[in-house]
Amino acid sequence: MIFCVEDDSSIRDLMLYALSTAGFEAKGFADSVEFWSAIKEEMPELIMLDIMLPGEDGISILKKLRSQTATADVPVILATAKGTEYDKVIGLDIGADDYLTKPFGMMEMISRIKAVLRRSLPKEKVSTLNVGQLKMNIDEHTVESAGKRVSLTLKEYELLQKFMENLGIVFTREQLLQSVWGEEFIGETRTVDVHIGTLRTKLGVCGEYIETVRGVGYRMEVQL
Amino acid sequence: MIFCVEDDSSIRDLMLYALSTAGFEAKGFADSVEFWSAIKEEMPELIMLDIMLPGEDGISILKKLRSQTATADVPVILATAKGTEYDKVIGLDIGADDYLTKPFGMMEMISRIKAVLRRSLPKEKVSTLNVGQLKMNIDEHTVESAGKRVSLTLKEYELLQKFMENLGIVFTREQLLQSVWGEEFIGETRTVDVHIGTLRTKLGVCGEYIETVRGVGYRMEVQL
DNA sequence: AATGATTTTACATTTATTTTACAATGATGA
DNA sequence: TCATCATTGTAAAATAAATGTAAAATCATT
Repeated sequence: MIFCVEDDSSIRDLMLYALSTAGFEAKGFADSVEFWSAIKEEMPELIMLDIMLPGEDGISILKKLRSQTATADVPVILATAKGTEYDKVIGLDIGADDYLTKPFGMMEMISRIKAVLRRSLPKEKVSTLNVGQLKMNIDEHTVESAGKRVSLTLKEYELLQKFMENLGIVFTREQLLQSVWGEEFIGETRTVDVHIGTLRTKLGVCGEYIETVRGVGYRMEVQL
Repeated sequence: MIFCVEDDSSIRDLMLYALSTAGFEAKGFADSVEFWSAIKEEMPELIMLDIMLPGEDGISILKKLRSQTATADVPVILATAKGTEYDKVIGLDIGADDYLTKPFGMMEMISRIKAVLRRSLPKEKVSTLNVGQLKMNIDEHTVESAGKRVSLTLKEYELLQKFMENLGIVFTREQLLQSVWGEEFIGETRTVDVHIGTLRTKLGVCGEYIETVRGVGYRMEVQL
């Protein structure tokens, strides 16, 4: 996801269009207010930031981004109509990853974005599982369903992890009890069914990935 | 050490002068032959590469650099008189770290070099951590929560630092004991919980950043 | 010994998990 | 097709487990 902060709506739309054509997801914002409220919801992979903005300007936004550990490493490309060298110096010294002078071509923008992403990619070594719209981050112990954070209990989480790591494989209730709960689980219970139920509910649309295999058990499958 | 490959001797001298003024060591080369023989002797920290050169051109040099493991990671900034967008696209896609269009100012060049070096250098230890309303100054060993100084004991401080340096990551009690208390901690204790408790109290509103992940451990999360 | 930090203990509180009971669904065969 | 039976879904109750925390005990430093 790429965020474009640009007050001129025609330029913004052009950027968003070019980005989507290049296969990126992108969202546009006209000012810092919109931007800050959006970044609370979702952390972008890269930010295209116009320096000249109504209200808080791009330099100020960039400084704030860099001072917070949560956003300190998000790549930022600055854009401005003013082509003075001084602006460039300021921008780059402040911690921008690149700089574009308006008017710039969309091809060049895409290339620079790709270049910046390529540079910052290596540090992305988080252990994460992706299945369709489902995303599980092991380090953070978090789960996202269709872009929205879902809060799961331990058993639900472990059950889901088992399924995501073994896509398409059917597990009997006994196997699930054994691998998630541990060897010594005794007696015949409906425990698994109940947890599958709550999981499906909590995952919303992604809940449908968990299929019931009548007479056998459960399986996770993506229907494209 | 910075290498400048540029056939125009007046520009080259200007660059070398500017670099030395900025505190960099730099060497200049007029063509690829000089350059290749020099790089056998010494690996530069960064290469300023003109695209238009007599003999082998900059694009070709860059491709070779990137194909050799020894030089694949050396940062390269391309420079060219031709300001066409196509050139930029080629250059950045080929793996240049940045791009300068002639004529460029020396200030800007220095800034870009610094920016590229900053990116390629291993992360420097920061002296201050910022997470939402929380501020930790490592040098001063002080913590501010919502603008107010908070006095923490050693364990509380170390615990907090661990969380602030690893935003979003869940740590088990065992991991925390190990990293904050040291390897040889034995037995089952509630020590961590108690310290988390006092931390939360002392941090006030920022205490809410520390989340309990039931059945697993604790995590720090920003709700900006 | 006094002080403050740290750990342990014990219990209250909160939350997760399991069980239960019954409803809903799907398969089977007359 | 329809009755029958096995299987699964799920709300709610019962139980179990994890966490919060005050206070006491221990430890370290001066």
